Amino acid sequence: MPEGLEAALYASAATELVGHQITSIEVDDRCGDSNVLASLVGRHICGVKRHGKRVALETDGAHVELYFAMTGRLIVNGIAPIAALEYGPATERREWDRLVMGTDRGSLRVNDPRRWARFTIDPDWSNLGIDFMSPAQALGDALRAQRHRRCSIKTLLLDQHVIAGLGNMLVDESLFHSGIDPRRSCASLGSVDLDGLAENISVTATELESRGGSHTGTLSPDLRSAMAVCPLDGAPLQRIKISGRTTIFCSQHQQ
DNA sequence: CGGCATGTTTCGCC
DNA sequence: AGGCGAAACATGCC
Repeated sequence: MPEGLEAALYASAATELVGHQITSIEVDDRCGDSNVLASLVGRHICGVKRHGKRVALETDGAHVELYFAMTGRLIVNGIAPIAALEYGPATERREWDRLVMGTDRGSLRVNDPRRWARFTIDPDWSNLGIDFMSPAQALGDALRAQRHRRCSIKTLLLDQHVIAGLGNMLVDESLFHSGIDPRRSCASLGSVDLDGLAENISVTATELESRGGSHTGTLSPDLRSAMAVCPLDGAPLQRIKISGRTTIFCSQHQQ
């Protein structure tokens, strides 16, 4: 998905439908139970909530989670808050619509070529960690509480049970600005390091949000795909896999 | 054609 | 028991 920043944009766009009555729902059977979702017809959308990468429409009946996986996009009243996802297809086909919801005064659809989107009634978010847009101090608390973990710091940051909403690009970007090697073990980082990292996550999230999304960082998709040099110090950028995810970092200033 | 992609869940192995 | 990495999921693009 869309990382947390993109989910925030989706949630913001969806608020346009608050107060509207749902009149129809069509869903790809692999992405959601059409019989269950049909129970939403006639309900009024009374709010939108987001936690991490998860977005849900609140109604006067059930709540529906819209989960976008890697390539899901939300289109509200024909307008997409994100025109085209990085690493997603350049074009859009209606056959990729996995959910189409009509209301009395507008519509919403989720378009996902890869078909990993999921639509769930009354989702349980209780296992998610604190939201990535929480105050830096709270993020620091969450990280420091996990110092016993044996995994790398990057793996920890990607764990949605610890901090919800951080994705691969935002994690790389935050570690880049923190000067921390993504391979370092959690235990090797002290409280000061973790609080500094938390602060960098906050600043980076705010900065990338204002610039338009997770792909607008210093480690842009172009830099990620090319074997480039570090824009800060000119040292070669490293490209490795951590927990199965492509990881870009500077061989010099990230230690 | 092979490999890779802003992600989560499941499986098997310590 | 619990945590970790790899595989699975499904599809488009370079």
